[in-house]
Amino acid sequence: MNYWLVKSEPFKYSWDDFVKEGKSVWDGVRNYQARNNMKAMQKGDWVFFYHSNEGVEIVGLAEVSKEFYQDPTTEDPRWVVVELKPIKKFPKTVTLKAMKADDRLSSLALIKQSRLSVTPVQKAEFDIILSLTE
DNA sequence: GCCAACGTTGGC
DNA sequence: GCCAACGTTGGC
Repeated sequence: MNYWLVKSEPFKYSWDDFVKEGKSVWDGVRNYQARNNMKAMQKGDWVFFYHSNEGVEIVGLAEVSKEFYQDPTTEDPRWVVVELKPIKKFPKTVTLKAMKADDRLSSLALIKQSRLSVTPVQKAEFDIILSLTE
């Protein structure tokens, strides 16, 4: 069981859009590191859903419902997608500011590699962030 | 809108 | 294979 975080710009694809559709094909990733993270995702892994640019916070929890396969939006065999489904919206969002302010989260990949759209989350980090959503 | 960080491209 | 130029992401 692994934990991840994906970013989305809410005016392009928000948590509410995600819930409305009931699932999402996470396509369009064109970055090798993000791609490698998606390839490492296993069915049932938990994924934080983060709003970038607007909000700048974790809004909900998703789960990997289908493991990686060729990205149908391109012929290029280098790129893959995974499928995600929403689990729940958090009662309280966790802002980037709050995560940066927490010493226990100082090595969070989201903070260290701010431009990466799919990042791993350590189990300990996951538990800490989850505790901040209540 | 600005700009830092960082990934990609292409000339040599 | 190096590196300058350029493009993109994303926080502020």
